[in-house]
Amino acid sequence: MTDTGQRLPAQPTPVPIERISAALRAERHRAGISLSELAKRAGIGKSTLSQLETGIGNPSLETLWALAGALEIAVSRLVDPPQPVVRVVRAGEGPKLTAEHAPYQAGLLASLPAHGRHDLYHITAEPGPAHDSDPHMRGAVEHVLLCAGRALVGPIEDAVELHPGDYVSYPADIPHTFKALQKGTSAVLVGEYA
Amino acid sequence: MTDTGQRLPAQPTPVPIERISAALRAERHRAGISLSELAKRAGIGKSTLSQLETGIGNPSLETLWALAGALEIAVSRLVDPPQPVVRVVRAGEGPKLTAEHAPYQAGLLASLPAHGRHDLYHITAEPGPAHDSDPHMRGAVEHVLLCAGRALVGPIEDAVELHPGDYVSYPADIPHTFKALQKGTSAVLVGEYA
DNA sequence: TTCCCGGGTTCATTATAGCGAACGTGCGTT
DNA sequence: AACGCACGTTCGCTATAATGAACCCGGGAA
Repeated sequence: MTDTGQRLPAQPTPVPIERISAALRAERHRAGISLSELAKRAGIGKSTLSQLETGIGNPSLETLWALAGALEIAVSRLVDPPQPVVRVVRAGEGPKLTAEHAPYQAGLLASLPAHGRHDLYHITAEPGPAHDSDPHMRGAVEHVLLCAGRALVGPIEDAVELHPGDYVSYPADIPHTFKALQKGTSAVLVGEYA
Repeated sequence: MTDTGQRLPAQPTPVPIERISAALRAERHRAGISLSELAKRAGIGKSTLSQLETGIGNPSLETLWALAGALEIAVSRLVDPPQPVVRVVRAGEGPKLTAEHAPYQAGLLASLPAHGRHDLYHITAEPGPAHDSDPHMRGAVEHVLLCAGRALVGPIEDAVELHPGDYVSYPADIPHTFKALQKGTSAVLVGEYA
């Protein structure tokens, strides 16, 4: 149980086309448009798209570019692997990098995918009504590391209680919450958006 | 429009090949290998690579995949756009998003570029010798938010003293340091690597 | 000087991605 | 029923991506 996200990809996927195929179908259905429609918007032949979605062929960069553009997503979303799920690393757990000559310890919590926006927030909250967020865009993931206090964080149905130093990541494209349980609660939030 | 808010810059680059061309050259030089060598490792003709690097052609997915693999980087590093100063936001400063019905406050510290790897670390350190880091790859930027304690953080020549809640970002492609000034110092570090 | 080797580019050939047209299928309409 | 139509697949044809070999260039070594 290392980190999420892909490490340097030696050869994790033998057949790149299969990813494209899956990603393409998924994204098209998400956009709610027909194969023909997408092909038209992207300015490519629908036969081409049909083959790509059935997993045969070897699309060119321009084709990928056109499709990503028409789907209004980044190209990397088509070629890079997906990731989500709620993951907790308790304070003190997880892989560590310890310095030799200094009392310094770094724990790798996550390796964020090389696409999409990443916003870095500092949260301060006090006990009281929870702060619920509506779903963000599809594929959004949030990472929270609690600095002080105590809080209930995560998908509403599946929130986790964090203590100082605890870390959680969860899909943010479903309703989620941040509820402080102690005075002076503060946290760092990294939002990873499509 | 499909999802809430999501705005993807249509196509800042009309010619995708140009990005590949630049990225390819840059990554190859970074790896310190010759064109012929890279072609051999990737299992593609060196003529192909030559043309791609000079900005002509329209590489297929398999070609890109092979090249990314040989360079030991993610494909998105080749297709997504490039870009990257010490900046401090003191605790309580900076833009705020306050919730209406909850004692919750989120301060946006940074909006990370949509490319490159982003690693999220939790740092714990004790007073003593500083933890100096050698330069990372060109364009690397690190963001640090201090959770507890006190620390001196940033480029060695230009480090900043942080108190709990303070934030700093700085180029990490030059020597930099993290020196705890109090017991129980902890921080969150987001590394942004080209 | 000459020779040789590794760097990169250019050339002619082949494999195939991408294309429009034609085709089968299912659903709604008259 | 017959028709229209939109979705998706299959079928030649053409453009071109990818290839190895041939080629040029500069730096050592002899």
